Amino acid sequence: MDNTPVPTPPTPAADSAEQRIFDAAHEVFVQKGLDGAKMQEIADRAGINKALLHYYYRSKEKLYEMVAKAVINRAFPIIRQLIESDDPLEQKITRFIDFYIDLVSRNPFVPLFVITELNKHPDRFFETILPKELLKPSIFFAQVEAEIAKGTLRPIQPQHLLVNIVSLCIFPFVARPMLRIVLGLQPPELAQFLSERKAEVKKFVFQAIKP
Amino acid sequence: MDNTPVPTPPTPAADSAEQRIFDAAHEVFVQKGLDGAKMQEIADRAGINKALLHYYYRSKEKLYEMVAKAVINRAFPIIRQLIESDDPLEQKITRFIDFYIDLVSRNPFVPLFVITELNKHPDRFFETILPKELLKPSIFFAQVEAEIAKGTLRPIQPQHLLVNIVSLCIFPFVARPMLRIVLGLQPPELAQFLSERKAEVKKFVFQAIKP
DNA sequence: GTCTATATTCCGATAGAC
DNA sequence: GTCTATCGGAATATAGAC
Repeated sequence: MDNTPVPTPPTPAADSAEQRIFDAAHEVFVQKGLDGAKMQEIADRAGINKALLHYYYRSKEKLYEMVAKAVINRAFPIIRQLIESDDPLEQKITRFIDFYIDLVSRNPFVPLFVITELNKHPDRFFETILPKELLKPSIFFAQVEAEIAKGTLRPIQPQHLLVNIVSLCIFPFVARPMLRIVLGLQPPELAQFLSERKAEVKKFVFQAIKP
Repeated sequence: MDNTPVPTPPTPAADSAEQRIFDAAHEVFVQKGLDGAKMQEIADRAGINKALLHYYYRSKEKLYEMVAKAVINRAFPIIRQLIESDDPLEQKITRFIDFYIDLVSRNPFVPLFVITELNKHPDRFFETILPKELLKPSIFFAQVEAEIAKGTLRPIQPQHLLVNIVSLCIFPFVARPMLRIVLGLQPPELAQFLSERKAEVKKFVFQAIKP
Protein backbone atom coordinates (compact mmCIF):
# COMPACT_ATOMS: atom_id res chain seq x y z
CA MET A 1 0.00 0.00 0.00
CA ASP A 2 1.26 3.41 -0.93
CA ASN A 3 1.92 5.80 1.93
CA THR A 4 2.93 8.93 0.02
CA PRO A 5 0.86 11.95 1.10
CA VAL A 6 -2.21 12.45 -1.04
CA PRO A 7 -1.88 15.57 -3.21
CA THR A 8 -4.67 18.10 -3.57
CA PRO A 9 -7.57 16.19 -5.08
CA PRO A 10 -8.46 17.18 -8.66
CA THR A 11 -12.03 17.86 -7.62
CA PRO A 12 -12.15 20.90 -5.33
CA ALA A 13 -13.93 20.61 -1.99
CA ALA A 14 -17.69 21.06 -2.16
CA ASP A 15 -17.95 24.57 -0.76
CA SER A 16 -14.47 25.92 -1.43
CA ALA A 17 -14.07 29.30 -3.12
CA GLU A 18 -12.78 27.48 -6.17
CA GLN A 19 -15.96 25.45 -6.45
CA ARG A 20 -18.25 28.41 -5.80
CA ILE A 21 -16.47 30.33 -8.54
CA PHE A 22 -16.92 27.46 -10.93
CA ASP A 23 -20.60 27.11 -10.14
CA ALA A 24 -21.19 30.84 -10.55
CA ALA A 25 -19.28 30.81 -13.84
CA HIS A 26 -21.38 27.87 -14.99
CA GLU A 27 -24.60 29.78 -14.43
CA VAL A 28 -23.41 32.96 -16.04
CA PHE A 29 -21.69 31.46 -19.07
CA VAL A 30 -24.57 29.14 -19.86
CA GLN A 31 -27.08 31.95 -19.73
CA LYS A 32 -25.05 34.71 -21.39
CA GLY A 33 -22.39 33.05 -23.50
CA LEU A 34 -18.72 33.91 -23.59
CA ASP A 35 -19.14 37.49 -24.79
CA GLY A 36 -22.12 38.35 -22.66
CA ALA A 37 -20.63 37.06 -19.42
CA LYS A 38 -18.74 39.52 -17.20
CA MET A 39 -16.09 38.49 -14.70
CA GLN A 40 -17.54 40.96 -12.20
CA GLU A 41 -20.90 39.24 -12.23
CA ILE A 42 -19.31 35.84 -11.75
CA ALA A 43 -17.31 37.19 -8.80
CA ASP A 44 -20.43 38.73 -7.28
CA ARG A 45 -22.46 35.55 -7.55
CA ALA A 46 -19.62 33.54 -6.04
CA GLY A 47 -19.38 36.07 -3.22
CA ILE A 48 -15.67 36.69 -3.74
CA ASN A 49 -13.40 39.22 -5.38
CA LYS A 50 -12.57 39.52 -9.06
CA ALA A 51 -8.88 38.95 -8.42
CA LEU A 52 -9.60 35.52 -7.03
CA LEU A 53 -11.07 34.40 -10.32
CA HIS A 54 -7.70 34.89 -11.92
CA TYR A 55 -5.90 33.26 -9.02
CA TYR A 56 -7.80 30.03 -9.62
CA TYR A 57 -8.49 30.16 -13.35
CA ARG A 58 -5.87 32.46 -14.91
CA SER A 59 -8.17 34.01 -17.54
CA LYS A 60 -11.77 34.35 -18.63
CA GLU A 61 -11.08 32.10 -21.62
CA LYS A 62 -9.67 29.33 -19.46
CA LEU A 63 -12.60 29.51 -17.07
CA TYR A 64 -15.01 29.42 -19.95
CA GLU A 65 -13.28 26.43 -21.45
CA MET A 66 -13.59 24.44 -18.24
CA VAL A 67 -17.26 25.27 -17.94
CA ALA A 68 -17.92 24.36 -21.55
CA LYS A 69 -16.16 21.03 -21.14
CA ALA A 70 -18.18 20.27 -18.03
CA VAL A 71 -21.47 21.07 -19.75
CA ILE A 72 -20.69 18.97 -22.81
CA ASN A 73 -19.32 16.06 -20.87
CA ARG A 74 -22.34 16.01 -18.66
CA ALA A 75 -24.93 16.30 -21.44
CA PHE A 76 -23.80 13.93 -24.17
CA PRO A 77 -23.03 10.80 -22.16
CA ILE A 78 -26.53 10.90 -20.72
CA ILE A 79 -28.06 11.01 -24.17
CA ARG A 80 -25.80 8.23 -25.34
CA GLN A 81 -26.56 6.01 -22.42
CA LEU A 82 -30.27 6.30 -23.03
CA ILE A 83 -29.95 5.56 -26.72
CA GLU A 84 -27.51 2.72 -26.33
CA SER A 85 -29.07 0.78 -23.48
CA ASP A 86 -30.44 -2.60 -24.47
CA ASP A 87 -34.02 -1.97 -23.53
CA PRO A 88 -36.52 -2.89 -26.23
CA LEU A 89 -36.92 -0.12 -28.78
CA GLU A 90 -40.38 1.10 -27.92
CA GLN A 91 -39.59 1.35 -24.22
CA LYS A 92 -36.32 3.05 -25.03
CA ILE A 93 -38.00 5.73 -27.11
CA THR A 94 -40.59 6.33 -24.40
CA ARG A 95 -37.96 6.68 -21.71
CA PHE A 96 -35.80 8.87 -23.88
CA ILE A 97 -38.63 11.31 -24.52
CA ASP A 98 -39.67 11.44 -20.87
CA PHE A 99 -36.18 11.87 -19.58
CA TYR A 100 -35.08 14.32 -22.19
CA ILE A 101 -38.06 16.63 -21.85
CA ASP A 102 -37.62 16.62 -18.09
CA LEU A 103 -33.99 17.52 -18.51
CA VAL A 104 -34.50 20.30 -21.00
CA SER A 105 -37.42 21.83 -19.15
CA ARG A 106 -35.29 22.06 -16.02
CA ASN A 107 -32.28 23.42 -17.97
CA PRO A 108 -33.68 25.33 -20.92
CA PHE A 109 -30.48 27.31 -21.44
CA VAL A 110 -28.15 24.37 -21.83
CA PRO A 111 -29.08 23.23 -25.34
CA LEU A 112 -28.96 26.79 -26.58
CA PHE A 113 -25.55 27.26 -25.00
CA VAL A 114 -24.22 24.10 -26.57
CA ILE A 115 -25.57 24.97 -30.00
CA THR A 116 -24.50 28.59 -29.93
CA GLU A 117 -20.99 27.96 -28.73
CA LEU A 118 -20.69 24.98 -31.03
CA ASN A 119 -21.55 27.28 -33.93
CA LYS A 120 -19.13 29.97 -32.83
CA HIS A 121 -16.09 27.83 -32.13
CA PRO A 122 -16.53 24.46 -33.81
CA ASP A 123 -12.78 23.87 -33.95
CA ARG A 124 -12.18 24.33 -30.26
CA PHE A 125 -14.96 21.92 -29.48
CA PHE A 126 -13.92 19.21 -31.83
CA GLU A 127 -10.25 19.48 -31.00
CA THR A 128 -10.05 20.13 -27.28
CA ILE A 129 -13.39 19.92 -25.52
CA LEU A 130 -15.11 16.90 -26.94
CA PRO A 131 -14.24 13.52 -25.45
CA LYS A 132 -12.72 11.28 -28.08
CA GLU A 133 -14.62 8.14 -27.08
CA LEU A 134 -17.90 9.60 -28.25
CA LEU A 135 -18.94 7.35 -31.09
CA LYS A 136 -21.78 6.89 -33.47
CA PRO A 137 -24.80 5.15 -31.92
CA SER A 138 -24.98 1.53 -33.00
CA ILE A 139 -27.38 -0.42 -30.82
CA PHE A 140 -30.22 1.99 -31.46
CA PHE A 141 -29.61 2.01 -35.20
CA ALA A 142 -29.46 -1.77 -35.32
CA GLN A 143 -32.68 -2.07 -33.32
CA VAL A 144 -34.53 0.22 -35.68
CA GLU A 145 -33.34 -1.67 -38.72
CA ALA A 146 -34.23 -5.00 -37.15
CA GLU A 147 -37.78 -3.89 -36.43
CA ILE A 148 -38.20 -2.53 -39.92
CA ALA A 149 -37.06 -5.89 -41.31
CA LYS A 150 -39.55 -7.66 -39.05
CA GLY A 151 -42.29 -5.34 -40.30
CA THR A 152 -43.03 -3.95 -36.85
CA LEU A 153 -41.81 -0.49 -37.84
CA ARG A 154 -42.44 1.55 -40.96
CA PRO A 155 -39.31 2.10 -43.04
CA ILE A 156 -37.26 5.08 -41.84
CA GLN A 157 -33.57 5.85 -41.70
CA PRO A 158 -32.55 5.48 -38.06
CA GLN A 159 -30.60 8.73 -38.14
CA HIS A 160 -33.67 10.66 -39.23
CA LEU A 161 -35.78 9.00 -36.58
CA LEU A 162 -33.33 10.00 -33.88
CA VAL A 163 -33.07 13.56 -35.13
CA ASN A 164 -36.85 13.82 -35.37
CA ILE A 165 -37.27 12.72 -31.78
CA VAL A 166 -34.59 15.07 -30.49
CA SER A 167 -36.00 17.98 -32.49
CA LEU A 168 -39.49 17.45 -31.11
CA CYS A 169 -38.13 17.28 -27.55
CA ILE A 170 -35.70 20.17 -27.54
CA PHE A 171 -36.93 22.83 -29.91
CA PRO A 172 -40.13 23.95 -28.19
CA PHE A 173 -38.29 24.58 -24.95
CA VAL A 174 -35.38 26.36 -26.55
CA ALA A 175 -37.72 28.50 -28.63
CA ARG A 176 -40.15 29.15 -25.82
CA PRO A 177 -40.42 32.93 -26.35
CA MET A 178 -40.92 32.32 -30.06
CA LEU A 179 -43.95 30.17 -29.33
CA ARG A 180 -45.52 33.05 -27.53
CA ILE A 181 -45.38 34.91 -30.81
CA VAL A 182 -46.17 32.21 -33.34
CA LEU A 183 -48.97 30.60 -31.35
CA GLY A 184 -50.18 33.77 -29.69
CA LEU A 185 -49.96 32.23 -26.23
CA GLN A 186 -49.67 34.11 -22.96
CA PRO A 187 -47.23 32.82 -20.31
CA PRO A 188 -49.73 30.68 -18.33
CA GLU A 189 -51.11 29.07 -21.50
CA LEU A 190 -47.54 28.54 -22.66
CA ALA A 191 -46.64 26.67 -19.48
CA GLN A 192 -49.70 24.50 -19.94
CA PHE A 193 -48.77 23.85 -23.55
CA LEU A 194 -45.22 22.80 -22.69
CA SER A 195 -46.43 20.47 -19.96
CA GLU A 196 -48.36 18.58 -22.63
CA ARG A 197 -45.27 17.97 -24.76
CA LYS A 198 -44.25 14.62 -23.28
CA ALA A 199 -47.52 12.97 -24.15
CA GLU A 200 -47.76 14.79 -27.45
CA VAL A 201 -44.30 13.84 -28.70
CA LYS A 202 -44.78 10.20 -27.77
CA LYS A 203 -48.12 10.04 -29.55
CA PHE A 204 -46.80 11.81 -32.64
CA VAL A 205 -43.67 9.71 -32.95
CA PHE A 206 -45.38 6.37 -32.50
CA GLN A 207 -48.14 7.27 -34.92
CA ALA A 208 -45.49 8.12 -37.47
CA ILE A 209 -43.48 4.93 -37.12
CA LYS A 210 -45.96 2.23 -36.13
CA PRO A 211 -47.46 0.43 -39.11
CA MET B 1 -50.72 66.89 -58.07
CA ASP B 2 -48.33 67.82 -55.31
CA ASN B 3 -45.23 69.75 -56.37
CA THR B 4 -43.39 70.00 -53.07
CA PRO B 5 -39.84 68.67 -53.34
CA VAL B 6 -39.57 65.02 -52.42
CA PRO B 7 -37.67 64.58 -49.14
CA THR B 8 -34.92 62.02 -48.66
CA PRO B 9 -36.58 58.66 -49.20
CA PRO B 10 -36.85 56.50 -46.07
CA THR B 11 -35.14 53.60 -47.83
CA PRO B 12 -31.51 54.49 -48.51
CA ALA B 13 -30.16 54.11 -52.04
CA ALA B 14 -29.08 50.61 -52.93
CA ASP B 15 -25.34 51.05 -52.73
CA SER B 16 -25.05 54.04 -50.43
CA ALA B 17 -22.70 53.91 -47.48
CA GLU B 18 -25.74 53.86 -45.25
CA GLN B 19 -27.05 50.72 -46.91
CA ARG B 20 -23.70 49.00 -46.95
CA ILE B 21 -23.34 49.66 -43.24
CA PHE B 22 -26.74 48.21 -42.58
CA ASP B 23 -26.01 45.10 -44.61
CA ALA B 24 -22.69 44.58 -42.89
CA ALA B 25 -24.32 45.09 -39.49
CA HIS B 26 -26.98 42.58 -40.44
CA GLU B 27 -24.40 39.91 -41.18
CA VAL B 28 -22.35 40.53 -38.09
CA PHE B 29 -25.19 40.89 -35.58
CA VAL B 30 -27.01 37.82 -36.86
CA GLN B 31 -23.90 35.68 -36.62
CA LYS B 32 -22.44 37.04 -33.38
CA GLY B 33 -25.27 38.60 -31.42
CA LEU B 34 -25.26 41.99 -29.74
CA ASP B 35 -22.38 41.30 -27.36
CA GLY B 36 -20.20 39.41 -29.81
CA ALA B 37 -20.47 41.99 -32.59
CA LYS B 38 -17.80 44.69 -32.79
CA MET B 39 -18.33 48.05 -34.46
CA GLN B 40 -14.88 47.80 -35.98
CA GLU B 41 -15.77 44.59 -37.79
CA ILE B 42 -18.98 46.08 -39.13
CA ALA B 43 -17.07 49.11 -40.40
CA ASP B 44 -14.47 46.89 -42.04
CA ARG B 45 -17.04 44.76 -43.83
CA ALA B 46 -18.85 47.87 -45.01
CA GLY B 47 -15.56 49.29 -46.26
CA ILE B 48 -15.92 52.52 -44.32
CA ASN B 49 -14.71 54.11 -41.10
CA LYS B 50 -16.01 53.50 -37.61
CA ALA B 51 -17.00 57.14 -37.20
CA LEU B 52 -19.43 56.82 -40.05
CA LEU B 53 -21.39 54.16 -38.24
CA HIS B 54 -22.21 56.68 -35.58
CA TYR B 55 -22.96 59.37 -38.12
CA TYR B 56 -25.72 57.24 -39.61
CA TYR B 57 -26.89 55.18 -36.66
CA ARG B 58 -25.91 57.11 -33.49
CA SER B 59 -25.06 54.05 -31.38
CA LYS B 60 -24.44 50.33 -31.48
CA GLU B 61 -27.70 49.71 -29.68
CA LYS B 62 -29.69 51.71 -32.21
CA LEU B 63 -28.06 49.94 -35.12
CA TYR B 64 -28.72 46.60 -33.50
CA GLU B 65 -32.32 47.48 -32.93
CA MET B 66 -32.87 48.33 -36.58
CA VAL B 67 -31.27 45.09 -37.69
CA ALA B 68 -33.30 43.06 -35.23
CA LYS B 69 -36.52 44.70 -36.38
CA ALA B 70 -35.67 43.99 -39.99
CA VAL B 71 -34.91 40.34 -39.30
CA ILE B 72 -38.09 39.79 -37.32
CA ASN B 73 -40.31 41.67 -39.70
CA ARG B 74 -38.95 39.73 -42.61
CA ALA B 75 -39.19 36.29 -41.01
CA PHE B 76 -42.53 36.20 -39.24
CA PRO B 77 -44.85 37.56 -41.92
CA ILE B 78 -43.57 34.92 -44.34
CA ILE B 79 -44.36 32.17 -41.90
CA ARG B 80 -47.76 33.65 -41.19
CA GLN B 81 -48.63 34.03 -44.82
CA LEU B 82 -47.82 30.38 -45.49
CA ILE B 83 -49.87 29.20 -42.54
CA GLU B 84 -52.80 31.47 -43.15
CA SER B 85 -53.28 31.11 -46.90
CA ASP B 86 -56.44 29.32 -47.89
CA ASP B 87 -54.80 26.45 -49.71
CA PRO B 88 -56.12 23.05 -48.68
CA LEU B 89 -54.42 21.77 -45.55
CA GLU B 90 -52.31 19.02 -47.04
CA GLN B 91 -50.92 21.26 -49.76
CA LYS B 92 -50.30 23.98 -47.24
CA ILE B 93 -48.27 21.71 -45.01
CA THR B 94 -46.25 20.45 -47.97
CA ARG B 95 -45.48 23.96 -49.16
CA PHE B 96 -44.67 25.14 -45.68
CA ILE B 97 -42.12 22.40 -45.15
CA ASP B 98 -40.50 22.91 -48.55
CA PHE B 99 -40.32 26.66 -48.23
CA TYR B 100 -39.24 26.70 -44.63
CA ILE B 101 -36.43 24.21 -45.03
CA ASP B 102 -35.18 26.11 -48.08
CA LEU B 103 -35.22 29.30 -46.05
CA VAL B 104 -33.48 27.94 -43.01
CA SER B 105 -30.83 26.07 -44.96
CA ARG B 106 -29.92 29.29 -46.74
CA ASN B 107 -29.99 31.29 -43.49
CA PRO B 108 -29.04 28.90 -40.73
CA PHE B 109 -28.07 31.70 -38.32
CA VAL B 110 -31.34 33.57 -38.40
CA PRO B 111 -33.47 31.27 -36.23
CA LEU B 112 -30.69 31.05 -33.70
CA PHE B 113 -30.36 34.82 -33.65
CA VAL B 114 -34.07 35.28 -33.12
CA ILE B 115 -34.23 32.71 -30.35
CA THR B 116 -31.11 33.90 -28.57
CA GLU B 117 -31.96 37.56 -28.63
CA LEU B 118 -35.56 36.78 -27.76
CA ASN B 119 -34.28 34.95 -24.68
CA LYS B 120 -31.92 37.73 -23.68
CA HIS B 121 -34.18 40.72 -24.11
CA PRO B 122 -37.79 39.52 -24.24
CA ASP B 123 -39.10 42.91 -23.09
CA ARG B 124 -37.46 44.90 -25.83
CA PHE B 125 -38.83 42.53 -28.44
CA PHE B 126 -42.37 42.46 -27.18
CA GLU B 127 -42.51 46.17 -26.55
CA THR B 128 -40.61 47.81 -29.37
CA ILE B 129 -39.51 45.42 -32.07
CA LEU B 130 -42.44 43.16 -32.66
CA PRO B 131 -45.17 44.40 -35.01
CA LYS B 132 -48.44 44.70 -33.16
CA GLU B 133 -50.59 43.19 -35.92
CA LEU B 134 -49.03 39.77 -35.43
CA LEU B 135 -51.89 37.61 -34.30
CA LYS B 136 -52.61 34.04 -33.44
CA PRO B 137 -53.06 31.79 -36.49
CA SER B 138 -56.73 31.06 -37.08
CA ILE B 139 -57.28 29.67 -40.57
CA PHE B 140 -54.74 26.90 -40.07
CA PHE B 141 -56.16 25.97 -36.68
CA ALA B 142 -59.68 25.90 -38.07
CA GLN B 143 -58.63 23.75 -41.01
CA VAL B 144 -57.01 21.20 -38.75
CA GLU B 145 -60.05 20.99 -36.53
CA ALA B 146 -62.37 20.67 -39.51
CA GLU B 147 -60.40 17.76 -40.94
CA ILE B 148 -60.32 16.03 -37.58
CA ALA B 149 -64.09 16.37 -37.37
CA LYS B 150 -64.44 14.92 -40.88
CA GLY B 151 -62.21 12.03 -39.85
CA THR B 152 -59.58 12.79 -42.49
CA LEU B 153 -57.01 13.63 -39.81
CA ARG B 154 -56.14 11.88 -36.56
CA PRO B 155 -56.98 13.94 -33.48
CA ILE B 156 -54.23 16.41 -32.56
CA GLN B 157 -54.19 19.88 -31.07
CA PRO B 158 -53.44 22.26 -33.93
CA GLN B 159 -50.86 24.14 -31.85
CA HIS B 160 -48.91 20.96 -31.24
CA LEU B 161 -49.05 20.04 -34.90
CA LEU B 162 -47.67 23.41 -35.91
CA VAL B 163 -44.92 23.27 -33.31
CA ASN B 164 -44.02 19.74 -34.35
CA ILE B 165 -43.66 20.76 -37.98
CA VAL B 166 -41.59 23.82 -37.17
CA SER B 167 -39.36 21.83 -34.80
CA LEU B 168 -38.67 19.19 -37.43
CA CYS B 169 -37.83 21.85 -40.01
CA ILE B 170 -35.67 24.20 -37.98
CA PHE B 171 -33.85 22.23 -35.35
CA PRO B 172 -31.58 20.03 -37.48
CA PHE B 173 -30.20 23.07 -39.30
CA VAL B 174 -29.74 25.15 -36.21
CA ALA B 175 -28.07 22.27 -34.41
CA ARG B 176 -25.99 21.19 -37.37
CA PRO B 177 -22.68 20.87 -35.49
CA MET B 178 -24.47 18.91 -32.80
CA LEU B 179 -25.58 16.34 -35.35
CA ARG B 180 -22.00 15.74 -36.26
CA ILE B 181 -21.49 14.63 -32.68
CA VAL B 182 -24.70 12.78 -31.94
CA LEU B 183 -24.90 10.95 -35.26
CA GLY B 184 -21.17 10.63 -35.79
CA LEU B 185 -21.40 12.17 -39.27
CA GLN B 186 -18.56 13.84 -41.14
CA PRO B 187 -19.28 17.08 -43.05
CA PRO B 188 -20.03 15.50 -46.46
CA GLU B 189 -22.37 12.90 -44.94
CA LEU B 190 -23.95 15.67 -42.91
CA ALA B 191 -24.71 17.70 -46.03
CA GLN B 192 -26.27 14.63 -47.61
CA PHE B 193 -28.31 14.00 -44.50
CA LEU B 194 -29.67 17.56 -44.39
CA SER B 195 -30.60 17.46 -48.07
CA GLU B 196 -32.90 14.55 -47.26
CA ARG B 197 -34.80 16.46 -44.61
CA LYS B 198 -37.55 17.89 -46.85
CA ALA B 199 -38.73 14.47 -47.97
CA GLU B 200 -38.20 13.00 -44.53
CA VAL B 201 -40.17 15.63 -42.63
CA LYS B 202 -43.09 15.41 -45.04
CA LYS B 203 -43.21 11.64 -44.79
CA PHE B 204 -42.93 11.67 -41.01
CA VAL B 205 -45.58 14.32 -40.48
CA PHE B 206 -48.15 12.80 -42.81
CA GLN B 207 -47.65 9.35 -41.39
CA ALA B 208 -48.28 10.78 -37.95
CA ILE B 209 -51.46 12.63 -38.82
CA LYS B 210 -53.12 10.66 -41.63
CA PRO B 211 -55.54 8.00 -40.36
C1' DG C 1 -5.90 32.42 -0.14
C1' DT C 2 -8.06 36.66 -0.21
C1' DC C 3 -8.20 41.33 -0.51
C1' DT C 4 -7.42 46.58 -2.46
C1' DA C 5 -5.44 49.18 -5.77
C1' DT C 6 -3.75 49.76 -10.22
C1' DA C 7 -2.19 48.68 -14.75
C1' DT C 8 -3.60 47.36 -19.46
C1' DT C 9 -6.44 46.49 -23.20
C1' DC C 10 -10.34 47.02 -25.83
C1' DC C 11 -14.19 49.31 -27.68
C1' DG C 12 -17.90 52.60 -28.22
C1' DA C 13 -18.36 57.30 -28.97
C1' DT C 14 -17.04 62.24 -30.07
C1' DA C 15 -14.29 66.31 -31.95
C1' DG C 16 -12.78 68.49 -35.61
C1' DA C 17 -10.41 68.82 -40.21
C1' DC C 18 -11.40 68.35 -45.05
C1' DG D 1 -20.36 62.75 -45.92
C1' DT D 2 -16.15 60.89 -44.82
C1' DC D 3 -11.96 60.78 -42.63
C1' DT D 4 -8.05 60.86 -38.60
C1' DA D 5 -7.24 61.36 -34.02
C1' DT D 6 -8.56 60.97 -29.48
C1' DC D 7 -11.39 60.61 -25.36
C1' DG D 8 -13.60 58.03 -21.75
C1' DG D 9 -15.47 54.13 -19.77
C1' DA D 10 -15.71 49.32 -19.08
C1' DA D 11 -13.71 44.94 -18.57
C1' DT D 12 -9.75 41.82 -18.14
C1' DA D 13 -5.71 41.13 -15.85
C1' DT D 14 -1.72 41.95 -12.52
C1' DA D 15 0.96 43.80 -8.29
C1' DG D 16 1.48 43.71 -3.82
C1' DA D 17 -0.22 44.05 1.11
C1' DC D 18 -2.25 41.14 4.63
